Amino acid sequence: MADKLPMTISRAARAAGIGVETIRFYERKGIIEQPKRVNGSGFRVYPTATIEKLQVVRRAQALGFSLREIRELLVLQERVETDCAEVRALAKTRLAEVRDRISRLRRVEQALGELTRACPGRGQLEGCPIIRALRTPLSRESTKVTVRPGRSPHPVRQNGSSS
Amino acid sequence: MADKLPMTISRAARAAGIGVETIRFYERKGIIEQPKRVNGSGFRVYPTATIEKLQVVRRAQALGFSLREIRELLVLQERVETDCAEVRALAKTRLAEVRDRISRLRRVEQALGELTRACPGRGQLEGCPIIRALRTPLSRESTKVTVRPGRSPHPVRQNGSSS
DNA sequence: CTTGACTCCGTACTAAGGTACGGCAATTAC
DNA sequence: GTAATTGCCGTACCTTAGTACGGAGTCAAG
Repeated sequence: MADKLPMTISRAARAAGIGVETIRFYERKGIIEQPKRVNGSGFRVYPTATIEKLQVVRRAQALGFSLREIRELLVLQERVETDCAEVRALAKTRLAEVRDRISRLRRVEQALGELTRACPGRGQLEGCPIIRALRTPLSRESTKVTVRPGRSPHPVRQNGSSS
Repeated sequence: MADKLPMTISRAARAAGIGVETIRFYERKGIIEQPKRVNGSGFRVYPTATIEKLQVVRRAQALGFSLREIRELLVLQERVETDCAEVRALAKTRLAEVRDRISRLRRVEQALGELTRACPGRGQLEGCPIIRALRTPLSRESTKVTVRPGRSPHPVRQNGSSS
């Protein structure tokens, strides 16, 4: 009978869909605990619980949690007396940060979109709105790039900046 | 009359709104050229053109460009024979990446939002949809999290979004 | 002339999340 | 029984965009 092969580090890695080195890294970071070393050889042998944790790490990463947060999450998730509220608080914080990043990216998208739309795609640089934007001081509205409403199909040189 | 003070590194830094060390860093990275060393002392003295480049760096960063891209942009921006198309191509690439990041973040926001909404905010972990999601294998739909049918007031949307 | 601000240089360090290497021991496969 | 795989460990390296440090030289003002 094939004696159930030990859950060594490479099998654990395959089971969790990550790399061997990554598991060692997580151990160093305290994300997962050091497993027992069996076989008298010092080889790590992982219990099912740790494999499950590794999978939780992956899923939590997909939700945007950092390893630091995931470490907390894993602690909460193990403790029986943990209240749902603690977990929810972490998720809400994460959600707020995700939303913040989205809105900042949207502002960038907006500016970049306007500029590329305004750019004729050929011709001299002086007429390029993108280059013009880069040469023009930012207004206090951070990334707001004034493409000037009265858009003209022709190069508008109001900015006679020469280098 | 005050003989125009030399544009030393700290004045350049102030003019561009960045740090002295950052300018040295940009020089090492080839973002800006090494200025002439005047005064017989080895002190850097910057021409106006370099100061303007530093400002371009800041504006381009606000549009999400990486330093690598900015280096290209600065080269293009200096060359007289550069066609608008080259600049536009860079901007479009950047825009595409920004949009990609936004849509991935939106998927995360969606999943996280559903989970926090479904979470009662108190009570045992076993009932917490967030914890349940973390313990449940991801479907091939990446972060789509099944909010367990049966207890929800409304039917679970099996699928709803993009990508 | 002294003080204080500024500048020089190379190198090291930060954050996050890993990845890679080298040399040697243990185990597994054939 | 030998070869190939896997395991161990510490450390170094990767990316990006800087920031910090220490000791020495230089410059401008009072």
